[in-house]
Amino acid sequence: MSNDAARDKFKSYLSKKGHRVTNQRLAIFEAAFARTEHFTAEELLDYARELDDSVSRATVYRTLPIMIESALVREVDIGKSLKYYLPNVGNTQVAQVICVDCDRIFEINAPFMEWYGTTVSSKLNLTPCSQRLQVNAQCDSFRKTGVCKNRPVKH
Amino acid sequence: MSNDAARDKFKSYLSKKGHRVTNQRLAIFEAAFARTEHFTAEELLDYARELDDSVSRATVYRTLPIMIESALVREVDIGKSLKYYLPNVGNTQVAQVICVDCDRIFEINAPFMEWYGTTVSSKLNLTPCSQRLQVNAQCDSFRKTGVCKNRPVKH
DNA sequence: ATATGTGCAAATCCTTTGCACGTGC
DNA sequence: GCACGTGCAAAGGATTTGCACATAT
Repeated sequence: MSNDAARDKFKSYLSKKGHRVTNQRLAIFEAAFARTEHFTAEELLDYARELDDSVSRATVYRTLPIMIESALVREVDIGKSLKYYLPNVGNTQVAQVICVDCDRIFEINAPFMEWYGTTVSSKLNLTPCSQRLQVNAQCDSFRKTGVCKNRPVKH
Repeated sequence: MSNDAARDKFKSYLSKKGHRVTNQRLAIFEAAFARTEHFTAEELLDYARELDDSVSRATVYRTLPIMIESALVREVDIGKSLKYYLPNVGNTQVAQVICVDCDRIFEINAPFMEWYGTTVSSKLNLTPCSQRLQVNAQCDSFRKTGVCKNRPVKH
């Protein structure tokens, strides 16, 4: 989905839900969709403020759920205190692989997941709505040297 | 593993790590191992206080990581603000199925998970250390009536 | 015109921490 | 005895919310 198409979808979704199309919401949307890596709410605030310095933290937190509901953004919880977000390019069959040293998140295709969720849920007479596979892993450099080359300077 | 064996393991682990065997730690251990369902830190505090009313919240939060390190307790993060815990009966090949309405957590066997983790990590040249499969699902009663029979009264 | 949205700062939630006192080894 | 553990209350970080003002429809 192109960014233009995504923006249209966002605007339609807002209207459909009786929400207004505000400059702040658009700036937050643009900021999110300019990203190719995972970002936090705080980072999104910074990015959005570069486009519109009137954007506040509160509005970022209020807009994120809307973008998630509309499936334009995906929330990725890796069990840390804060959550990560990513523009959703349509692929829900994904697993996250997280480097235990640098916290870098890799998204990879996991087409078997849907089948598995169904198998597992049917044992309990449940119907799956979503599923997530999270793999914590070490990269080679970390195994050999104890340091991950991707590790940020501060932590 | 019997509770007696687990208690012995806990005591040995404490000693081995140069930690002391205190009444509070033992009470927290007993409280955790009396449980068959998932519990939160706050619930564990309540349970432990029934055994030893000198137990404080701080000590619960300081003891949980020790029990997790020693693999006596498993931490289960389902993407809510708080974390859940469960006495570990030795099975690490488990997935969590969570009812989206009542937040009840079911643990089910997932013998394929290790293979998944390896498959997925090898694409990135990484070595998996741990993995987690989470399935969000609806129970039949929720699908039909919009209410899950397990749903707690307050939410 | 008015129902929604907004920024700000305070509040909330869960968890962690500093400190003076208590206690297992 | 003394290092380690403890309870308390205060601090912490991420997120949510109440309120008066602003603005999209």
